[in-house]
Amino acid sequence: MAGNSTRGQIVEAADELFYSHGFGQTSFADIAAAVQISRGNFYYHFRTKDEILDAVIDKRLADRETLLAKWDETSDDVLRRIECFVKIVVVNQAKIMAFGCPVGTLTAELAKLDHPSRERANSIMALFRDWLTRQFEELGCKENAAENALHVLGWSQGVATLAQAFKDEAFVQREVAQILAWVDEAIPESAG
Amino acid sequence: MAGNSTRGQIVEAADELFYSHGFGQTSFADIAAAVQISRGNFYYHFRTKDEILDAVIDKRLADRETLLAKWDETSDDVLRRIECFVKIVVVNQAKIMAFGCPVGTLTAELAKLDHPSRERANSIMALFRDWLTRQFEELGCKENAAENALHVLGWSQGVATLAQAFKDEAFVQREVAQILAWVDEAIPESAG
DNA sequence: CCAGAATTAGGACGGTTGACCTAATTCTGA
DNA sequence: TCAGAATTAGGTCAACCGTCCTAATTCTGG
Repeated sequence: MAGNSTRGQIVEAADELFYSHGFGQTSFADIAAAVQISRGNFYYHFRTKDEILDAVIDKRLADRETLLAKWDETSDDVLRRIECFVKIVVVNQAKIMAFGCPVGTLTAELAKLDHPSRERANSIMALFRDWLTRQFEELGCKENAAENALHVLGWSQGVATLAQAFKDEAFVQREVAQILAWVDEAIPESAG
Repeated sequence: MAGNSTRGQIVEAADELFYSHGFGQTSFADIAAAVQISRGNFYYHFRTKDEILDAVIDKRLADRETLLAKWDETSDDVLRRIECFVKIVVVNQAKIMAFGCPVGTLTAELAKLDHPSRERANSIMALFRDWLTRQFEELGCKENAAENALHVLGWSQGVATLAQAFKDEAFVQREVAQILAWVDEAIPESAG
């Protein structure tokens, strides 16, 4: 499962190709060529394209879980943790401007394909939603923690979509600042 | 160019198929089958897949221009016009929950394909942006009309993305109400 | 050292794709 | 009416797709 194993390399290459070119437009040959292995070797590790997709989704889920867990560990300030999330769109600005959000675009593509793994892909989005919900709960939001989480998540998705369409760095900076300001205002009075 | 001509029927079917299944996953045969014509007839009207895409983009551009022009004509209340735009996501809720926003998802897909018509697809998004900018200017926003336009457009895109992922009607209703409330607050004091 | 498992290489398959062609049919205007 | 243009039908093509197979090679434990 490590990144230097053949299987790991395949999943890593597939992950990037699915992101940069889309799942449907990435062929077995594309991935095999990226890893520089034969198609037969490829077939030994993954018998169908759907199996690769599932492995990629697993990797993306694990990667995001690791990232969120790291934030949970390294910072006991809730606002700072939420800030880390919101700023993903700035940290990964170049890639997002080129290919959009990896989670949002995969979700959209699999929906159009009516793909069996559609729900599994959505669970990455749900991972963010649930993590954000926990942050807002910790922030003191009682009933509307889930609503706030969806708000921030949706807002971020919108920023990513327009970032890709218009490549407007100032827009991204502005919106991120606005989201953070909104989060500040979302702190209940009882907290603070 | 009319909808009942063969060419018009092809473009209409392609428009819907590109939306519901994606451009890359829609084949010549799919479109021909939807219109119930032979592949040869199809080839007479469109020699390449890219030609169909361009025609679909033209149709979408024209459709949106017509829609925006209708709003401009039928209502001289700027707030009401912006409301019409924001509520697209409610009016088309069912389709958006199934396939996302037609404009946003096409933009995202063509970016991944690095398709020549990518910029033309983006111009549909730009059409919305520019129209919204004009509305905010008319609302009295001097310098930040363009920023407000991008804000509302991006917000709507985010709502569409999450609507597709989570199929949460209440979320859509909530966000639309929030956007409208935000627009109200965006009115400069000199106006009102 | 060697047997057997794990891994890799690369050919082959049926099906589909976008693209192209020719022939038949229908429409249109002089 | 009829010649020519416009349109439709359907076959064909090479290339590529995902999938599957067998044979060669490398790794591993006893």
